[in-house]
Amino acid sequence: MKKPTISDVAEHAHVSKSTVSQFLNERFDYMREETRERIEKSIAELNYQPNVVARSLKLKSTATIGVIVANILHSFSTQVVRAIEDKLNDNNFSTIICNADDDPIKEKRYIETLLAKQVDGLIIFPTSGNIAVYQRLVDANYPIVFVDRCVSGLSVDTVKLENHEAAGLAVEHLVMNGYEDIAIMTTSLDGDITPRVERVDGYKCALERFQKPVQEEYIKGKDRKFLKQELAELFSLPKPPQAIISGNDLTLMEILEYATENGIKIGTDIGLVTIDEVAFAQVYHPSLTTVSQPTFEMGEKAADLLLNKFNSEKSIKSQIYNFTPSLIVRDSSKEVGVSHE
Amino acid sequence: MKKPTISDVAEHAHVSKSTVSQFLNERFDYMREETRERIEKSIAELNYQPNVVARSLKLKSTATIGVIVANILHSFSTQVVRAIEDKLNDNNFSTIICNADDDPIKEKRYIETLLAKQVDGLIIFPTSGNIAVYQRLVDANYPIVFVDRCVSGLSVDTVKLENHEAAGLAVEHLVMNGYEDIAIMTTSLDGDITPRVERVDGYKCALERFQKPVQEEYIKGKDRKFLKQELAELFSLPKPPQAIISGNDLTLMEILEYATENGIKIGTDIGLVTIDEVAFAQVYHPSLTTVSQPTFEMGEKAADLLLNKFNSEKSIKSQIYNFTPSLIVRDSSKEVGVSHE
DNA sequence: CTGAAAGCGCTTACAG
DNA sequence: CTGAAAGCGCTTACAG
Repeated sequence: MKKPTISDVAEHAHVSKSTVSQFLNERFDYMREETRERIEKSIAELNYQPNVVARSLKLKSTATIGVIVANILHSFSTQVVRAIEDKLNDNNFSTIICNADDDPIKEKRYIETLLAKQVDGLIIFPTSGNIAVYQRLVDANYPIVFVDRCVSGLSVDTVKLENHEAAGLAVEHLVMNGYEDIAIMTTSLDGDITPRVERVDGYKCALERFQKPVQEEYIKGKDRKFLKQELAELFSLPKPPQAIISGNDLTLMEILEYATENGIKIGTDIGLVTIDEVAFAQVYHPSLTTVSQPTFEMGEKAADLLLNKFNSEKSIKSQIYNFTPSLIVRDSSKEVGVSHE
Repeated sequence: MKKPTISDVAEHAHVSKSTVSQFLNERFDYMREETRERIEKSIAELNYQPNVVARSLKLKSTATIGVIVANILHSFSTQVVRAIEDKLNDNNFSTIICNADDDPIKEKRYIETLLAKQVDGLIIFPTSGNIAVYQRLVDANYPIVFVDRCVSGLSVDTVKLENHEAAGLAVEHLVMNGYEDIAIMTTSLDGDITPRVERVDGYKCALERFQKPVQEEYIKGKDRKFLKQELAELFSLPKPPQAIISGNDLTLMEILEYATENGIKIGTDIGLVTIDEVAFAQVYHPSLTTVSQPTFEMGEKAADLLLNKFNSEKSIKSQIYNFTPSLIVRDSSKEVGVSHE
């Protein structure tokens, strides 16, 4: 029960392989109606399916692209990946998914495997540990798009949030609602991860804009496992913050857990705005004010940028595409002094 | 700047392609130390990377497998996919991800594309609309594993939750805590989707086990967009339920939204147990009692089953692997009559 | 210990 | 309008 090949079809239809190939590629210009029908019938009878691997080898194009995320379990990544897969599938590309876990060694290995498999392009949520590898791809004019994070000094199209503004929106909203002392908490600031750095930066700028002092003890950026401890420090400060900005969905979970464990009432005892929309924001008590990212548009844009590189001959100058965050006001950041419920 | 091929390496090292190939495949048995070093050096100098597509064509194996989920946005799917990707990557396989959206036409197209791309195997969260396609794969002895859902009459290894028991655990727990009238709500029961059908079935059996009547008006299975209306019906029954079992994470969101909008207090006004662990279960007020699935073990098992098919010659008889759910007791299902907070 | 040759299943420029 | 031939970049059985 061997799979039929193009030769089998050719033999069965009494034509040459070339002619079958013409048929498969819909080049009917010079094909006699009768030949065409015969081939069509043979394909159906033999239940022939072309072998894309052979085709790829000849055409040097696999219609497959690789996506390397840090971890697909983050809802931001899940959503972006879903949007990418949709867009690529619409254009008859397949998507290979890889989780690099912010580990440059793992990321490098994935890149090499994907290149060896001749994927036509790469969409990467980059770690900052493989600049040399990225540079090689850029130099070779290999199609590549970054998402979520930039890598400085590298000319690569990048799709990301306007993080500066995201933090600014949160600060502005809290200030307008009467909060004075505002803290911010993100996951570790060590790796120089763009969104974290930019969000803290945007937080500082916004405070300055409102002529409020930037207090270093209000800025917390540590690995997830240390966040509870950081929160304890925050709340035992001589002057604890009146509000806190959560840098992403992971910090949010830590903050909510800490609050629950310590009987701190969100929205009442402390104001809260979190960056990244979460599924339960609306049904939480109190409902959570969030700054959301247009994840689907971002994924779609990343896929589009890559697809364009396949079509257009010349490489256009690379750009950073900053997407606009939007503030969704709910109850966790109600005006100070206003009674709740 | 063309990519170097095995011929370039051969020429550069003054050996034949065969010898380079031996080197690449680490068959050093008969290779002179000196030859080996020369090849090694040439590869490094030319920065040669083997072309896996060519290799795949010859070896008839791509080291790539396809995963077709309904929708990766469901956290169950995200987690299973993550586990699958990890396991496959450990075994040097790549994972192509596809979202079929419960659409048999889309699913069929994905299967065909993946087969044309010569993936070595398939892991599918099956719709029930492509039995003929599955049957063809089974007949051809093509490696395939189902996840989450079974397809009756088909001999395919399947990894799923013991749904019957999951619903049973929820019922038992509620009954033990004094709840009398227990409803269950899932998404649409039309498509004959295994987990939904089995959960409702398990619910019924458990009620009978406790000698409680099964009341059809307490069983709700509709498309997500109709759930609010179904909830309204439930709560306007002459005798509304005292507790509700949520069939999955989507129904949970609808229930929580409905409760919030209508001032119904979860855990106080109505007991709640939800199947599928959700990230915020612990920090919700009240915290949510859940029945959780061992998602990562399930994904790993699915990958393992597939990998085994590649290694073992003979096809072992196919099996259904039922995974055990676990009840995580929290506050949304506290004993009736016991005061809360 | 190494090389020449055939072949995996396609596509395409060219000839007729 | 169709076919023979070369080639994509590998692997492997076989010969020496």
